[in-house]
Amino acid sequence: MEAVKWLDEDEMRAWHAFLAAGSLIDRLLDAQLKEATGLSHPQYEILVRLADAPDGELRMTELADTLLTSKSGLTYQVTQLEKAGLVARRSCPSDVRGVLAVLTEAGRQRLEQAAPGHVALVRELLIDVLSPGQLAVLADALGEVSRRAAART
Amino acid sequence: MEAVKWLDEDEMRAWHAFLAAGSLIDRLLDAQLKEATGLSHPQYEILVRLADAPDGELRMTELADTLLTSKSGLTYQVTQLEKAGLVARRSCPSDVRGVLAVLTEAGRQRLEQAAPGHVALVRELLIDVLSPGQLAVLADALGEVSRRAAART
DNA sequence: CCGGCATAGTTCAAATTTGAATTACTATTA
DNA sequence: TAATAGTAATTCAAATTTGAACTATGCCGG
Repeated sequence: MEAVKWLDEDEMRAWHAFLAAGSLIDRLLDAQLKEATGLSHPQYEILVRLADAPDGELRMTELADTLLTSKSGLTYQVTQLEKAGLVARRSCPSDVRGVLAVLTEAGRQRLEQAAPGHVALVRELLIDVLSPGQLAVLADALGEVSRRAAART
Repeated sequence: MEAVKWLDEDEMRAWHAFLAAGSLIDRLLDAQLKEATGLSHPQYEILVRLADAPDGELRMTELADTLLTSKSGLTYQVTQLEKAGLVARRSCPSDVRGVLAVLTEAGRQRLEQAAPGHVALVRELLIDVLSPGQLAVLADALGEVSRRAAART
């Protein structure tokens, strides 16, 4: 029987705020994106990664790593985006097993159309709510947190 | 046509860290809970709210408000918990339409069994990674963020 | 070159989540 | 008090997510 170190009041406040902020924001962003562009938040994130990548293409596995979804979840979403004509698949030259997801021109346009409203809401919900100092602490602190969490995956 | 205020590098870092930390931690907590106790994270949260409430019972709507799930999602999860014998439903005395979810003795025991491992992981992933100062800033900052986000719901 | 093992991506069934009805009741107002 | 609007919870079908096979390749030591 080990002694459990429960959370004190401040720790509990931080933990609850973290949890609540995470899901509330995610939910609102998803709703805004769907409403304005028909994309879900996961789909939007896929398009962003592809747009940032050289030639607008990435291996499925690379995508799955940076996104926080399972491999099968990614397969599903990429298929949806493919049906919508926003992404195409092509086989990887260096590895026959590999598949590259490529951003199409329509995909790039949809992303450009979606980005302003999305960014505006991110500002409104998170960035502009915080002082520059808070923002810096948050970036450092949560950067370290996510590095460690990612290491356990 | 409005000028879009894009995110600068620091803002982007904060935003990405926030997103990544949120989903990584949620995923790890869910895995730990399932592995150790068979509860999902949403289910665990339901038990916690009930345990904190007077008489271990809450209206469905009250539960749905503090949790970050839809009403139908809550109905589903409470049904699962009911099947497992951890929660019971009883009708609300003051409003015939209402339903009270009540924590059973088995539910309380399961929660007590689950809590230490859960809290330990929350510490390991978040609380103990941060300095007290960072923790305080995080609580303040994200507290305000979630208050505002909740106001938009 | 071969066997054994790791990897890439998909498929499949099952679990979950969602939002839009639906049902049944409460509250308000004229 | 009858009509109307609002609320509580559930049900339903559809979309998504998950993890566990599964298929097909790559890679490495002997």
